Amino acid sequence: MGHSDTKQQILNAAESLFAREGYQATSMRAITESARVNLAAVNYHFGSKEALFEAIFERRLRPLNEVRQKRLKEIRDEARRHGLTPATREILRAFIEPALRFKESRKGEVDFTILIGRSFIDSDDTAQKIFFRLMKPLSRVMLEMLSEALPELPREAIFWRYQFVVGALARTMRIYKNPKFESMKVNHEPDVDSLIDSLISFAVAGMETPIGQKQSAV
Amino acid sequence: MGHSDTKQQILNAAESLFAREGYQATSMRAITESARVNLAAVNYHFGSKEALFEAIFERRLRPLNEVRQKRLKEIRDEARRHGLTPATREILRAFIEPALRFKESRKGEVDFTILIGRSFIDSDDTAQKIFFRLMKPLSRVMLEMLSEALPELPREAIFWRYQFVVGALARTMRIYKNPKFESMKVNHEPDVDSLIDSLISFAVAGMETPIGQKQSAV
DNA sequence: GTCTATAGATTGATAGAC
DNA sequence: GTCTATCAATCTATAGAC
Repeated sequence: MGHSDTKQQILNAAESLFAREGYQATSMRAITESARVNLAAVNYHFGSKEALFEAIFERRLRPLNEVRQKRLKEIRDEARRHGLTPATREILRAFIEPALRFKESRKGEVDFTILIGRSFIDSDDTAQKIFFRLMKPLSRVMLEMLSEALPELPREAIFWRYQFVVGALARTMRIYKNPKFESMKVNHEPDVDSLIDSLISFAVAGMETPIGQKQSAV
Repeated sequence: MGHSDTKQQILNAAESLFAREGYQATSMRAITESARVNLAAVNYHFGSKEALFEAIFERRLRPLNEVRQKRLKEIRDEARRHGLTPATREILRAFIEPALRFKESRKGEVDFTILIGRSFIDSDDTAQKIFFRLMKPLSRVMLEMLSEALPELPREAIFWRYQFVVGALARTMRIYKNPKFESMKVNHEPDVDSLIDSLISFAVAGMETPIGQKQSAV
C-alpha cells in the first residue's frame, strides 16, 4: 500500500519507452532496466504488461480529460447565463489547450504528450481499447456542443470535421518537442502558446467554413 | 524472376495484417499462414521482415507520391502560364485527393490507406525510416508551393499548418472504411467524393486563415 | 521454389528463497 | 517487496532435403 517509489519509477520509465518505441516494441526487461528495478517488479505491482499500460493512461489521460470536461461545462454554463450557445473557438480551445499545455513541462508529461499523439492512431488492440474507453465520453460532449455552435452544419460534417481536428492535434502532440522528428526541419520550435493559438485558429477556420463550395478536380 | 504468385500473395497478406495489427505485432507466421505459403517463403523472396515492409511501401506509396508530384507540377506549370501562383485549394487537392481515392477500391488499397494513416504517426524506427524517405521530397515541394501561395504567412506558420493538414489526412485515412472504428458512430460513412471535398475545404480554410487573431483563454 | 526442422534469441510471466 | 532462476511460448531466420 505504501507510496512505493518503485511503482512510480516503473510508470515513468514505461511511459517514456512506450512513447518512444510503442507498446509492442517495448519489453518488460527494457522497462525494468530503465526504471532500475527488478524484472519481477512489474508483475508484482501491476499484474501484467497490459495492466501497466492501462495504469499509465489512467494516471494522465483521465485527469486531462476531466480538465477538458470541466472547461466545457464552464463554457456551456457561461453561455447559458447569457442565453447564448458557446462559441466554436471556446469549445475547441477547451479541447486543445489542456492537451498541449500540461501544468508543468516535466519530462514525464512531454513523454505522455507524445504517447497520446501516437495512441490516437495506433491500432494495437490493447491501446485502442483503453484509449477509447477514456476518450468516448469527451468525444460525445464535443460533438454535442459543436453541433449547437454550428447548427447549420449536418451531423456528418460535424463528425468528420471533429475527426480532422483530432488528427491535427494528434500530429502536433506527436511531433512537438519530439527528438525523433528533429530530422524534419522543426528547428524552429515555437513556444507552446503560439502553437496552441496557431492550431486553434486553424481548427476554428476549418470547422466554421461553409459547406458545398466544391471546385472542379485537377 | 518469374511473376511468382507467392510474392504477391505475401505482399497482400502482409499489407492487410500490418494495417490491422501494426508492424511489430504481426509475425512472419501470421503473414505466411494468411498468404497460405510456407514460413520460409518470406525470407526467400524478400530477405527479411523489414525488407518485406519496405517492399509494401515501395509498391504503393512510391506510385502514390509520384502521382501527387505530377499533379503539383501540372498545377505549377499551368499557373505560370498565366503569370500566377497556384491556388491553395489546388495544391491541397493534389496532396489529399490521390491519397483518399486509389484508382480502384480493391481491398488491398483500402488496407494500404489504413496502413499509411497509421504510419504517419507510428514511430517504430523501421516504419519511420522507410516512410520518411518516401515522404520527404513531397513534403519539400508542398512547403515550397504553399509558401508561394500564401506569401503573407511566415515559414513557421506554413510548416505547422501543413502538419495540421497531414494529421487530419492521416486520421481520415486511418478511420475511413476501417472496421475497427465502427464502434465510433461512423455509421454514416460518406462517399469518398464528399469526404475528399470536406477535408479539402476544411484544410483550405485552416490554411488561409489570417494569423494573430488571438483570444483570451478560458 | 517449396518444404521440414531447428537454431538461437527473446518474450511475458511466475515460483520460491530471502 | 525484492530478488534469482527459470519455464513455456514465441519470435526471426536459416540450413539442407526435395
